[in-house]
Amino acid sequence: MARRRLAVTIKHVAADAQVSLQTVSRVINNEPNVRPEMRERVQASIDRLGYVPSIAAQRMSGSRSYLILALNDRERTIADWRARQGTDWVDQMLLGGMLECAEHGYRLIFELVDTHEDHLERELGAALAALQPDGAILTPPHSDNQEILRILTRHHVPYARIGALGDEDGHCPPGVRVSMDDEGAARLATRHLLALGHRRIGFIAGPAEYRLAGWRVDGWRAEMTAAALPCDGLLEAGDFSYASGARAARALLDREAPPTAIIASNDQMALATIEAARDAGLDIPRDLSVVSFDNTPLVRFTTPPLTAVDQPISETTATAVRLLIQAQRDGADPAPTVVLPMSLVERGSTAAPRD
Amino acid sequence: MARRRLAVTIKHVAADAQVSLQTVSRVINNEPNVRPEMRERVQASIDRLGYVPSIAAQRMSGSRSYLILALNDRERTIADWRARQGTDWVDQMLLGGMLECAEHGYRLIFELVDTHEDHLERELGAALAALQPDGAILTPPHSDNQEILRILTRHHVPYARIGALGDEDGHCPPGVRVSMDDEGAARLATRHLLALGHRRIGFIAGPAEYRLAGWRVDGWRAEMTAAALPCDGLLEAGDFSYASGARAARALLDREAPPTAIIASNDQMALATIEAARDAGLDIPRDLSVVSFDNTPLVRFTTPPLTAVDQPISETTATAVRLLIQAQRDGADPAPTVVLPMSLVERGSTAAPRD
DNA sequence: TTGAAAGCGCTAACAG
DNA sequence: CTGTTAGCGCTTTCAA
Repeated sequence: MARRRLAVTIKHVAADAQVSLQTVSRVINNEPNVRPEMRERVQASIDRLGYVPSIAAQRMSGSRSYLILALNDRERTIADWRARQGTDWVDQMLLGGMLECAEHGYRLIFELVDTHEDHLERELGAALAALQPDGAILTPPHSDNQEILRILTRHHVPYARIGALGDEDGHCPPGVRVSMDDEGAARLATRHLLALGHRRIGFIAGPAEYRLAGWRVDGWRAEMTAAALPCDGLLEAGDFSYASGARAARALLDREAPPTAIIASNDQMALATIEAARDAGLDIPRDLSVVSFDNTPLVRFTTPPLTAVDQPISETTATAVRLLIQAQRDGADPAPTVVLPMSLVERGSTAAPRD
Repeated sequence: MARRRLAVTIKHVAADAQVSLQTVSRVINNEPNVRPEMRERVQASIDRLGYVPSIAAQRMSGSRSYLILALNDRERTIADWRARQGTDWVDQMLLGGMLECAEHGYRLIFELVDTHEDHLERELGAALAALQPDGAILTPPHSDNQEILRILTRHHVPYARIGALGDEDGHCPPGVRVSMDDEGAARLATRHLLALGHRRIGFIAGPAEYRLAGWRVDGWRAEMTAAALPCDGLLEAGDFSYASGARAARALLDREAPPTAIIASNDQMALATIEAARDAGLDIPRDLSVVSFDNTPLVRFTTPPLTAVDQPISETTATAVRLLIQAQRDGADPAPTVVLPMSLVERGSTAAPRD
């Protein structure tokens, strides 16, 4: 392979500016102890020659790799991709994470992690050793996976966890935590339905594996309790799949006093709820209001369009990236916690109850 | 930053296996001239120590970077993400490209390129200099952007172009070309409608900037001509946006002899066509059949669901990656051309014409 | 404030 | 077949 004869290296810049390599390095990295005139002269050479430092070389000499790893659940991500159901989680992650990275001269590398295999240590370890990223972003359910945290810790890779709050086991440093306000969002959705006049509001929870699933239940329960309404017989759990949503919805609708509104913890389960209601001869929203907890693209195309909680996924990822980079650069607090608000998008699937 | 005391390097392996660095290197890279027993001994040490070569170091010493860049149009990609209309192009690209990369020990890095700015040279050049990728994948409309090709060529980065066929200007090496059979797909869609009994089949083309737009028109025209049907007044062009699709659809429907079926070159324009037809009091598919040229998730949720051409995006990207890696590894033909077949998914938006 | 020297982990080129 | 040497481009010592 003909190696780039044209590659501009730090040497060329040094020669051009008539300074030492070290001075050029200092300018590149914005370090102090360079006279302004020197800095200018070097910068001029850099610009003229179109010099860009090689990340590999920077990493080699013990500096940063300017790489951030985004770790997602392998099975779920691939399943979502294959299913083509419009889940745009990855897109939104990239939108937020990648653009924020670019802003700081970093790159985001997507990596799928399989926790079911016993290769976890080997696979993730290999990725870390090969790439030597400056940080990692964990999405649920990996955010709470202690083994992943341990491996990252062992490799000295700082991490930001999305959707993880508190309750660490103390063996790993806490790291950056960025969460969407799941409980608040559930309250928002519940209040919206209460305001419409609903009193029996059912809730279809997500799997316990996802801690945010519990927070959402908490929010719903809190608002119901605050309104002096009982929650008994109004809670069912699914696993985020359509089938589980259908099961849960049927269970709720078969009750003696069925709910007049149902909050589902994600889109697939909300769609299943709509279908189940139709099968039961119910009209939406006349006989049953439905709120979803995702706001993926397709909810605007269903009939009726779904009222849904909107998750600020891109902002969340962007925040995670920013905090990770800041912590590394400025030695800022390496373990801040940020909670981002969610909003409710009202569409046609919610209305006042009939009775 | 506490440098990884635990980092296992080639030295440790060499010491452990009692061989030279070079021998370890040979084993890592599967090079010949190593006795089986040596190879085994070294491999044992590698496994025991959990050694993984540092990509940065490999790149530094003139070997590969194991990085492949996926170049997408910045403006369009971000717009799609923000619009959240369920375009899953990026997901499908990742699904195919990333998994294929992983298969070979490579990583895919997503990069957005802005051709509108005059920074093109600087921005893309910087990415190439910083990352020194082993290859790049170009998606439309960049696949035909001669300046991008020139920059890649200058940096000695081999590329694979998706949706680009022939007609190079000869200044750049041809590179890998992987296309979906756009013309064939247009023929497929046209034949489907002809078989249903349609004779006036309208076509809404994409912007000329995308060469595939022209191929699709060619396929439609070829089948119409083969069926001895005129194309006059049945062709309109849009720019892939909803608004442009609405305009084109209205123009077609306002004709003296309006088409009984319309093929739109993408989903947004197909949705706009449906809307325009509704506004004109037409029922779909009774009064007008509609075929889309994307098969994004949302077409299954419209009423009626859209008959659509399915693009094998993930296979295309996977193929591009595979060819790129093969060419580099085996010194295989660096400029193969592959055309992947597309299929038609029949749904509720097409039926026999009324008249 | 600047520069010189050493070395990061790996591979290419050359010996043996 | 195996080992030695040099060097990739950059940053970290440390010295001036």
